[in-house]
Amino acid sequence: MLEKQSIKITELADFKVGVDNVIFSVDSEQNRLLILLVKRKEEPFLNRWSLPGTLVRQGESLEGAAHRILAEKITVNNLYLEQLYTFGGPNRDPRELPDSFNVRYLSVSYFALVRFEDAKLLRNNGYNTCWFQFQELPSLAFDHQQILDYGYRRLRNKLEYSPIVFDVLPSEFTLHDLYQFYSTILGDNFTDYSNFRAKLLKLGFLHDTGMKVIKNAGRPATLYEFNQGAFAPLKDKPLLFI
Amino acid sequence: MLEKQSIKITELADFKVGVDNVIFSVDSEQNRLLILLVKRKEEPFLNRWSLPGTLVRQGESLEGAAHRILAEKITVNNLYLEQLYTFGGPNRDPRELPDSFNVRYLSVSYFALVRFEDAKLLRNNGYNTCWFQFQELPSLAFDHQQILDYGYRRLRNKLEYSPIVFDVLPSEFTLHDLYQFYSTILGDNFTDYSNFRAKLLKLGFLHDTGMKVIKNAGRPATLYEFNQGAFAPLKDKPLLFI
DNA sequence: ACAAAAGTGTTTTTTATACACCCATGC
DNA sequence: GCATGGGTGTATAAAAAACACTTTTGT
Repeated sequence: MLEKQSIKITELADFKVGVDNVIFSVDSEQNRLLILLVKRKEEPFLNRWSLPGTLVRQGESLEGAAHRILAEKITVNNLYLEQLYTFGGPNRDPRELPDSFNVRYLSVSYFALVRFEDAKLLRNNGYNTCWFQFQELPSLAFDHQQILDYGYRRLRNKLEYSPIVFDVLPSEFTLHDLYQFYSTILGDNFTDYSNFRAKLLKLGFLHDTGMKVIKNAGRPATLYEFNQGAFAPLKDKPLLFI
Repeated sequence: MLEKQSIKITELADFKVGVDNVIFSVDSEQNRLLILLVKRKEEPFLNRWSLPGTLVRQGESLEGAAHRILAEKITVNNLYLEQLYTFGGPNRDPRELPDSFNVRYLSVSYFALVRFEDAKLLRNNGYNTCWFQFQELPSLAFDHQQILDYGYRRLRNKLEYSPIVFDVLPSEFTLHDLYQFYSTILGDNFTDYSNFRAKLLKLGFLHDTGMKVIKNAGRPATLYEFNQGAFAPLKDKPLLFI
């Protein structure tokens, strides 16, 4: 950012900055990993499904814009949000080409994980918004499939070495809830319940609330909660959850 | 990026996009981790040291801009370059405020690792450019310290699970060269040479060239080369180098 | 012969993986 | 008492960590 003087201002590109969100959620009832998509209502890619996105407004931060789209599409309460990657080659967006006074569109992508039970679709906003199962996605607009792939990789990694699950699970949960969450996202070829359990309990940040919960049949399950304090000292350790 | 119609264009922020590079290098002679900084020649932060940066020009990709700055400051031959993070809150850059017609400055940061022997400083470009030892950095302009911290974390992580060393080491190297490179960046509390050696050789992508190299004294060291082909199948495995 | 640099081997501890088994509840 | 879901333990294999030792060179 030093060449302000030495370069004629007209040689610099002018940008509009968009934010595109890869929004994941886990439906624990049905054991499905879900992605939120919206159907485009204009060209280009009219009627194609795309990641929820918006252009950044004056005075608005990037993360602010990311949060705004979320709040337009779903009720947001418990979530994890983090920046993914910035896609910004020239000509990645067809709108750049003819009529647009050389304005370029840059996309800063964000990745979100939201609690499914709290994330009700808001259908009154004029958009066709829908949860899609990760395994059954339609073809997406722009380079959104690429962004989504990137987001999925990040989701898996984060899950393995960060406690983001606890931002999205209810504050009390059983170890089976936790296990199911992980296996929904990571698929099979994942450690078995017994070893998962042993590992997590040994880490020492799950606090036994003493409460039990009962399903239709079977032995009552212990409810645990995430102990932020006990986790803090481990924060920067290269710790694996799975 | 959907609200183009429903929002008056004037409400959208206009951006100039800057690229700031965290450029690392390892001086193997002196066992030092180095960062490339440039001294600012204008306000704000006149005379403060800062990360090498530039504004993105028309028709130029982000990575293209990142590469351009590198090539302005040093001779670039062997390097690893990847995007770091995009910093873009309003008011992070003091230039946004008074005279600038509401133009915002967004910074897309890149992280580079370059081969020290090939990265000669170009002093004829009017900038005061200098390698600083990572442990002895001056106070930096803008939010560049934050970007640098972020870059260092990425460097350590990349080193542990990606073969980026081999982009920067000579094509033939001894295992001690490799070990020294790692310990310069990761510091002490790092595995000992014997275990490092055993682990890397077992991975099977280091090819013994049969050549030996001799220092002033001591037993001649075997020269190895990185075997891209043997590494390929391991690419997506969660493999640890250290 | 000995210092310096490179390379090898062994032991111990810790984690990972794969199972087999026991416990508490409702019907 | 048995099906269902929850929880515990053990045996084996593999990786990580610590450290002692040998080999090959120059002087």
